Amino acid sequence: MPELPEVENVRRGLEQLVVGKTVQAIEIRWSKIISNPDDVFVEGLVGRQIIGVDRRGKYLLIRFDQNLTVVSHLRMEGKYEVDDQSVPMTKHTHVIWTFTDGQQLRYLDSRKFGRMLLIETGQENTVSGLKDLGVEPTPTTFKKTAFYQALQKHKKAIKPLLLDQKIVTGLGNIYVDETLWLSQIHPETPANLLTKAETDRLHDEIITELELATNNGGTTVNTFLNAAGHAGAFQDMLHVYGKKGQPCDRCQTPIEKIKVAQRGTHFCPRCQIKREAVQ
DNA sequence: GATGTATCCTGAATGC
DNA sequence: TGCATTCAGGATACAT
Repeated sequence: MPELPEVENVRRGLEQLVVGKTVQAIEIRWSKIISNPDDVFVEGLVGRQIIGVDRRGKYLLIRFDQNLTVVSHLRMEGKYEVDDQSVPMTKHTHVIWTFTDGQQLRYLDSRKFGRMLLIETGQENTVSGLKDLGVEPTPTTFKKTAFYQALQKHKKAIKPLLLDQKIVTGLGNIYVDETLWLSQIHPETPANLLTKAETDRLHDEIITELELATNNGGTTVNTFLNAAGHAGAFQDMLHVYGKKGQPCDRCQTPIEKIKVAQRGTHFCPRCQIKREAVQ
């Protein structure tokens, strides 16, 4: 599933492959992917030139001339491919952008969870999901004290709090499990019970882990590929995600898998001790 | 406002 | 072998 490192790698791929191209036609095969009416999306973009590809959290922002932006979220299985028109269309291709040079940008999504929305550039803060995003997990934007203060306001478990993108953006199920293991914090720990030292360590691990994953091309679990068709290499560096029953890299205790906020959650029962809320 | 849960969707894994 | 069921999960809408 694409998280920040994967989306950043998709962004870099698209930047190389589609910037400068002009849209000649768009075919929408599954309307639910597009949040606008189909005709608004198609008529708004035909004739437009792609001038850049940005990213905010897990959202791709494909910039067009005449002040237009397509906000694209890949959700679980979304991926982009750039192919020549002669390449046969594969299953699960839902949106096809044909450029004036004959190439196509194809959006594939086996679960049809991904979404795209055409907006005016600069209106990003009106888009639900985008407008409430927390800070990017970089040293310049993600600060220890603010992180600690934000966590102190919440009694709910740290894992779903990190997943909801409002405090810090970019983490998904894989990297939440990984950073909590690295920080030796149980995923069900109430956020306001974490000490300053624990949140400082978690803060550092989030920055380090996402940077490391990004530089390794992201994590390939099942089907993620970047726009150039390259698989990530980071899945070989995971410690707990998908490691149920395997020995913990730190203490050799078998990794356990539980459900936290409806999400499969991997942790070491010895390194990550559960703490209950004080009544 | 904060928190919890059902929903979307389909392929893979599992059970019988 | 083949069919039925369960599981996976990001973001959102809705319920409490």
